[in-house]
Amino acid sequence: MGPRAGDEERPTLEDVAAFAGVSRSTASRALNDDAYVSAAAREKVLAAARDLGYSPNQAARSLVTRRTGAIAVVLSEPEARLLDDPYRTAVMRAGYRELADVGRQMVLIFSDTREDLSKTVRFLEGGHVDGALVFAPHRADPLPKALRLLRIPIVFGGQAAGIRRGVHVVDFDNEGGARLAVQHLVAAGRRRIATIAGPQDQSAPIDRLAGWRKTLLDAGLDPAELAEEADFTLAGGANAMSALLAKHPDLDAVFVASDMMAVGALRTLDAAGRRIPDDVAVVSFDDNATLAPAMDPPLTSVHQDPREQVHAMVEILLRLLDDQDLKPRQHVLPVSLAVRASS
Amino acid sequence: MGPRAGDEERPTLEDVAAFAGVSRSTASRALNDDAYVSAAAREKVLAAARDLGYSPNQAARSLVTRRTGAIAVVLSEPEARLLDDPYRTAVMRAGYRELADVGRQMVLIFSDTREDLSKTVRFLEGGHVDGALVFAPHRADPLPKALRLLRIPIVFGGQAAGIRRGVHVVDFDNEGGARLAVQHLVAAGRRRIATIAGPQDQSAPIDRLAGWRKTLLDAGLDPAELAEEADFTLAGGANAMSALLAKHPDLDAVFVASDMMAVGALRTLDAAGRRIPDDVAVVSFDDNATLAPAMDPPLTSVHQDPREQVHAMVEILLRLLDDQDLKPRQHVLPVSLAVRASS
DNA sequence: AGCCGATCTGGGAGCGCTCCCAGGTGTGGC
DNA sequence: GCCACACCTGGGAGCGCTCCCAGATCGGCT
Repeated sequence: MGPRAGDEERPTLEDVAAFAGVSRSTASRALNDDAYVSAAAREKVLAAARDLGYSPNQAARSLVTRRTGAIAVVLSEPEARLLDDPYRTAVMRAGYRELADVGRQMVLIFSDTREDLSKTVRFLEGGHVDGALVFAPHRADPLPKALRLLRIPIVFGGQAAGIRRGVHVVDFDNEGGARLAVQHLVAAGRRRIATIAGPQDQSAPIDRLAGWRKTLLDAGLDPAELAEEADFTLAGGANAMSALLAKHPDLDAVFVASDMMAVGALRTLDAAGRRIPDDVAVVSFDDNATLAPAMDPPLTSVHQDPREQVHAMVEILLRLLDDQDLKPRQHVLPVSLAVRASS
Repeated sequence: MGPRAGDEERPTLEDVAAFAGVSRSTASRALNDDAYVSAAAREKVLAAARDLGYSPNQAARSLVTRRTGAIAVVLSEPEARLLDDPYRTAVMRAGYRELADVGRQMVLIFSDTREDLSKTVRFLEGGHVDGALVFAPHRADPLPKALRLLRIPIVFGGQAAGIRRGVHVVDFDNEGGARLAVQHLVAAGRRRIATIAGPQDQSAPIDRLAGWRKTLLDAGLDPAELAEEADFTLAGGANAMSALLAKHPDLDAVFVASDMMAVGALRTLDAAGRRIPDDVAVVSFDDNATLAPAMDPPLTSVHQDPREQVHAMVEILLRLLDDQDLKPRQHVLPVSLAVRASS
C-alpha cells in the first residue's frame, strides 16, 4: 500500500517505522542517535526515511521535549534609529551565522515601541524560543527589567539598562577603545583633540566620552569645551562638527563616537575647507565594514567585531541552556584600532 | 531533553478553564474569538488567562492546526556579497515589519553555499514555516527550481532563476528605472553617457543595461563601447570607472547600476580631477537610505522601495495561504528618480 | 402547547512525537 | 544448569492544543 502518486500527506515517524519494518520507538531511536539500536535496524530506518522523504514534525517534537531549537535575537531600538545604524545590521548577520553554526535557528525580534514591549515579552514567554540574545542599549529602556522576570535564559549584548548584577552581559571595552583612538592622535602630534560624543542616555557612548576625557588629561591636555553631543546620525554628526568648528577653529583632530557621525563630520570639514588629515585628523568608532573603508578619505576607526561579541553570547547561552545555575558575570571584549588615511 | 530543572509549571489551557469555571473547549473558543461563546464565559476566560499569565503553547497549537504563524525570508547569495549589499539589509527589515503587521513571525534564512541548499530545502519542508519569500537573483542558482517542488506557498522577489512561468514574482521595473535615469541625463544636456553595469548573471542588472542602451538609441545617441561591467562592489565600481575614463576621457555622465558601485566611481572621478556634477554627472540605482544621501555629493539615484516590494509579496503570500489555486503571475512595481546633487 | 432552529457547552479523539517500562534475546560466570 | 546483566525492541502514555459531535438551553414560531 504505497502512497498514491500526488498524495499530499507527509510521512510520519509511524510511516517510516512501518516501511522499515520496525516499531515507532526504534525508528525514533535510530533517527535521534540514541544508544541501544542495532546497526541493522538503524540502517533500515535511515534508508526508509531517505526513501520516503521524511522530515520530523518540529511541532510534535518540541511539544514533548519542550525545546524548540530556536533562539531569539532581540533588538530594542526605535525603527528610525535602526535604519541609520549599520552596526545593528552586522549584529543580525553575525547572530544568524553563529546560531546556524551550532544548529540553532535565529528568530529576529525588533522591539521599538512601548506596545512592542508586551508583544515581545509575550512572544518570549510563549515557548517559541529556548533563549534570547538581547541588545537594549538605552538606559531608560524598560525591556531588560521586564525580561529579567522571564523563565528563559537571556544574555545581554552591552550593558542591560537599569541592572547592575545578576545578568549575563557581553560588552566591548568602550572606554579602552576611546583611549586607543585618542592615544593614536596624541602620538601623531595632535594637541587640540575634540570629540563628537554619542547620545548620553546609552552606556557605550558614555564610556567612550569618558575614555576620551581621561586620555586627554593623562596626556596633559585640556578637554574643556571640546566635546559636543550628537545622536549617532549623519546629520547630527555634521551639526556637531559645525558647532565645534565655530567654538574652536584651531582644533586639529576629532574623535567621533560612530562611523555614521564621522561621515557627517567629514562633510562639514570638507565644506569648511579643512583638509583631512592634514588640517584635521578624524578617528571614529565601530569600524563598519561597509562604511569606514568607503569614505573619502577612508576612516581610521576603533574596530569592534560584532561576530566576536555574538559568538561569546551564544557560547554563554548554550551553557546556560543545560546549566541554569551558571554564575552571571560581565564579559568585556577588547577592541583594536584600524588605521586608515583619515588620521 | 526533558523539561529543565527548576522550571516552574506554565499554566495550560486546562488550568485557565478550571480557574474560569468552564471547560477546556469553551476556554479555547473564547481565546480564539470563535463564534458561539457567551459574553459572560468569554470574559471569565480572558480574565483567568490574564490572572494566570497564560500564553498558549505554540507547539501544541501548530501540531493540530498545521500552521506555525511563521514565514521564511530566504536570501540566496554568497555571504561576502551580502556584506556588501545594503539593499538586502533593507529587505530584511522590511520583511520583519510587513510580516509583524499581519501577525506573522519572520524566520530569516541565508542560503549561500551548495550545502546550504539542502539544509534550506529540508528546513522549509520541515513544517517550521507556512510559506516563504525568496530572493534568489542569480540566474544559475539551483534554489528556485528546487523550491518549486515543495508543498509550501512561495513568492519570489525578483525573477526566479530558470523559471519562466508558474510562479509568483514581484519585481521592480529595472528597465524603466534605467530609462528614467538616462532620460534625466539627456534632458540635462549630457551627450556622452556611459554606464557601469552590474553582474550580467542576474536579470536585474541585465534589464538595467538594456534600459540604458535603448534610451540612448531613442535619443539618437550611440551607446557603443560606453558600457563596463562590474560586480556590485565599491572596488568593482572604482575599477570600471577607471576603464571608462581611459577609453572615453570625454564622457560627461555615467549611469551606475548600484549605489555601492557609484561610491567607487565617485572616488575614481575625484582622483582623476573630474568635478561632479560639473564635468561628469552621476546617477545610480537603489537609492539606499544609508548610502545615497551620505555621499559627497549626495547621489541622484533610482528609487526602489524594498518595503513596497515586500508588502506586495506578503499580500500575495497571504492570499496563497488560504487559496492555493491563486493564479501565478508576475507583478512589476514602478520606480522613481530621487534627484540630488550628483547630476 | 409543541416544535424547530439558533446558541451555547463539555467530553472525546487525535495531531506526531519522545519517554518510560515491561519484556525478549544473547553472553558470560558460578 | 541457572542466574545476572548487558543489549535491544515494542507498546502505552501523554505533551497541550483544536476540532467534531452530541447534548442542553433558550427563545420565537405555528
